[in-house]
Amino acid sequence: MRLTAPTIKDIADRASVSISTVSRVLNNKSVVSQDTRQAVLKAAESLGYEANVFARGLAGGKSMTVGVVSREIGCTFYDTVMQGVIRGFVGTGYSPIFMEGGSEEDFGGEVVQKLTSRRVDGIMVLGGSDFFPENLLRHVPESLPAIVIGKEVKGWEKRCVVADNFGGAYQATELLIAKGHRDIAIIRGDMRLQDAMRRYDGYCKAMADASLEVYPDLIQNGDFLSHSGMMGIHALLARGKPFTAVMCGNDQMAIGAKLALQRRGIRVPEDASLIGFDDEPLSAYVSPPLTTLTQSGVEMGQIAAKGLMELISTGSCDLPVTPCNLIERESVATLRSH
Amino acid sequence: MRLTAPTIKDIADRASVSISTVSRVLNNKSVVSQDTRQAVLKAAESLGYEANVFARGLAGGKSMTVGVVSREIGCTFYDTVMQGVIRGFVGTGYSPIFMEGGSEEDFGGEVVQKLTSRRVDGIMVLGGSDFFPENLLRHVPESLPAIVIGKEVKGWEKRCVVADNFGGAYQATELLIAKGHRDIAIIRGDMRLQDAMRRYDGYCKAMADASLEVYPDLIQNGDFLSHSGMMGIHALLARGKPFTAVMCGNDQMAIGAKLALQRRGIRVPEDASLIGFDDEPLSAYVSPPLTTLTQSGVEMGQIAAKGLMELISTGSCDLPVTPCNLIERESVATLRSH
DNA sequence: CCCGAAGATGCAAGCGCTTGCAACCACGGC
DNA sequence: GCCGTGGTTGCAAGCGCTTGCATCTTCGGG
Repeated sequence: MRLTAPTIKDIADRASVSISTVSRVLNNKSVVSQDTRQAVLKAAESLGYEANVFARGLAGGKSMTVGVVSREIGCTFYDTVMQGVIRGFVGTGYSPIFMEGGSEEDFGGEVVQKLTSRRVDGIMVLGGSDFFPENLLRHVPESLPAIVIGKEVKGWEKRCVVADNFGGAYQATELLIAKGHRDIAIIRGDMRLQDAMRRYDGYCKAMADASLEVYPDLIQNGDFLSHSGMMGIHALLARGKPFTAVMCGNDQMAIGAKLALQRRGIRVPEDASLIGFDDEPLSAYVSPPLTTLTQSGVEMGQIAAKGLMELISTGSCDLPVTPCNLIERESVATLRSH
Repeated sequence: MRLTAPTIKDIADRASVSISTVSRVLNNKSVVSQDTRQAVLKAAESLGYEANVFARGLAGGKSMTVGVVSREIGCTFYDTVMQGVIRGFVGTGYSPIFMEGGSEEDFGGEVVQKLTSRRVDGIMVLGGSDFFPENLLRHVPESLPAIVIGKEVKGWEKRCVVADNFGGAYQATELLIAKGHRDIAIIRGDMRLQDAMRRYDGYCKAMADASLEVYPDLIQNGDFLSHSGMMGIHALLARGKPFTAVMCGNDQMAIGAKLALQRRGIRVPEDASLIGFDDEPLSAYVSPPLTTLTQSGVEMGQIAAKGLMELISTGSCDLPVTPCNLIERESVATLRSH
């Protein structure tokens, strides 16, 4: 192994051409005769040449890196999104660099600055809290392509990848209704997050379409964590308004809710049906296995990666809404008329 | 906002010094008089200067990026490690870039090449399968600092960060024994992974120390996924050898096991105690809440980040073994003598 | 047979920063 | 008053690559 990596100079020498020519064939820029091209390629190959990203970045202005910033690192769903993002960039020449989103006070300025100092070619923002993407986005220069995952941001239409939360929740509610449920409680996720809002909207719409009333007493707020699912059940029960099913903003809350119900001697699904959202790995193995909706984080991540590259190269892109699919397991039962 | 970011040239002009001097104060290299230093710093500040990583990398050879490669992206535990890694680099000037580990055939050569072409200053390998870290490590040049998380690799002592899997499993087994259990089954994780082996060893040692026999019929192999926990119970039951407790290689399998037990009408913990490993977010909310061991991925990630930076700058480092702590919840019961 | 056009290729100027070396300055000792 | 010394600072040569422009061929039409 040589001490220093081969450079285009080495290739140029080996192929007896100038470095400009080498650069041209390596970048497919301008026209180069077939013969020269082959010679250069062969020389590069035989030397095991790998372009120096820095030199390229310095000279050409493109860094072939994109910044991915998330505030929810450690959240199961966004972790799978990250996984998708990483996959989406494999083999493309682009490398993602990850950063944790700025604090609430900082408004993301620092993060963006860090990223721009690294001359990223694009930015991807994960997470849909009520202020995060917007605040951060405010700092990204007009010229820097950016995409957000997890929220539809006003003014960034076509540059957001989101799941069909509304449709998913609608389906879930519909299922419950079809099984005979009428008094369907809901433990909502953190309503500052768009996902939570959309899911709630889907629930309301499905109820309305079935001419069912949405009782305020059956609406409970949570924060997407298991604990709030547990507390949600206690709160719901305390109000005295009976229900036969509860929809939860996500699986974590559903599992918390399940524990609370079972602790109170309420059987799932015999006495109360339960439905979640996200299809976490463990959800299939709790007892009873949880009926839920998939939201493919991996897929969203990959879509976003492709989209960002398209945005970088062509200046525009259009992102599909990713569907949510119902997974029926055993936490929902048909309501027997009493 | 200016069209192009300020450079050290701008600072030099503003502070009326040469660019070399600016570079020196910015890098704390060599001696610069207090006055000049202040002037430069002030100028840099007022311009909102951010060093161009490429130019720096090109000229100085340091990229201030480290490569993090993992084969288990999407695995809950390693995701938390990644989170820790990201945190560990915040504010240090280093940025991690993530890559998915090579396939089995590739042996990691491609990944390492990609990383070296990006001139990373160091490499971090996550994951402890039986061949992955070694194969990949084989490709990293002597000169490139590297650290592995999740496995003690021979020849890389002091450069591995691992949890005390042995001790954790020992504690867990000890707990079971203290509660009166004698016939303790174990569903092991994928034995090609060191974690699984160490945990099994801890179990054996604890049994031996209590003069308890380890019955082959009570040993079952799994693969760390929930499904194998479920199947493990079926296999164990099929053998006919009675047991009153089962230790699982991780929480996922424990939860799969729980489902299988409950399906067979075996109550947890009344009829069989259960213990997991990892303390996943949902483990506290399944019913009954799972007794398990924490293994702080975040902490391990941060330790690794600090360690790698130390290795880069000083050429050596020593990494502590991170402890595993027992979390007692409700899946373990005291055995009543019958 | 000459000239212009088009096709190939080389030249050289950076991109922004680091760093070895030289230059410069002030100061104290001889 | 001269020179050595140590502390400061500037010069300029790259780091490896891209790219506008100049140069040089080669050809075909007039």
